[in-house]
Amino acid sequence: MLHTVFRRLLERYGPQHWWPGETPFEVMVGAVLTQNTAWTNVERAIQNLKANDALAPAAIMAARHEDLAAWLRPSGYFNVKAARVRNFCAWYLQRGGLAALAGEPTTALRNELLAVKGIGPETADDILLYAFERPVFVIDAYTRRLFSRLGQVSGDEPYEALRARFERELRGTDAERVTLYNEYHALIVRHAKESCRRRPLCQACPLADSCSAADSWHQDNHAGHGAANL
DNA sequence: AACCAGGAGACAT
DNA sequence: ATGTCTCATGGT
Repeated sequence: MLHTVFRRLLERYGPQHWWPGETPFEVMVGAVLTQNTAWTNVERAIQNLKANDALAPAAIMAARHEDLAAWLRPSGYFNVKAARVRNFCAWYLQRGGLAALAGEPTTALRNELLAVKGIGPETADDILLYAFERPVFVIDAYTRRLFSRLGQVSGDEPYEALRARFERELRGTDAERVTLYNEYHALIVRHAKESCRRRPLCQACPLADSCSAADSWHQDNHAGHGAANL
């Protein structure tokens, strides 16, 4: 079932080649800045960091809070995020940077990330998947909404419960899972932006293309008006 | 002009 | 364990 949805999304939208970011560190900072925030706003904040030669852990640690907050301003919650980005950089530098962390097992690395104040489960998994290339499935609001509307989940399960289910059902070698989870999450976000709220018709949903009697899970959920925005 | 956007922490219950 | 509040900008 999860494989089927993935195939349909990939068929419709094509590869998304995520994460939008040139370096692993840019990906990590972006993961924090995009918390409950539109990506277009995050881009401005990252441009501000670049323009001030501050898109580097040492530079962020050296900056005054007021300056950092001013650079992050377009991404919203700038006071909170200035502190969170700094917390992350402090950990990142103390742990010796990317090369040193690359040898750490995924579970240990995940626990360390979660111990940083301001990095919750989704941000940690964004970083693990898209910066460290670890086989971790990212659960976000879009994922909950989509699969809730497809009748696969209630939507209010704990984060870890959903992640466990996706990772259990989507198996393979580590390398295969990294590639699959990367593309899958990106496609879910793409689909949410593409089809939600703008196309009330179920025909516009790529997940409706193959609606058939065999897909009872899918047909049932396109029958009601509640399935309008997939 | 309300509502939303690729969450997380603090705090009360 | 599970709710509620706060943080804040920019686009629709």
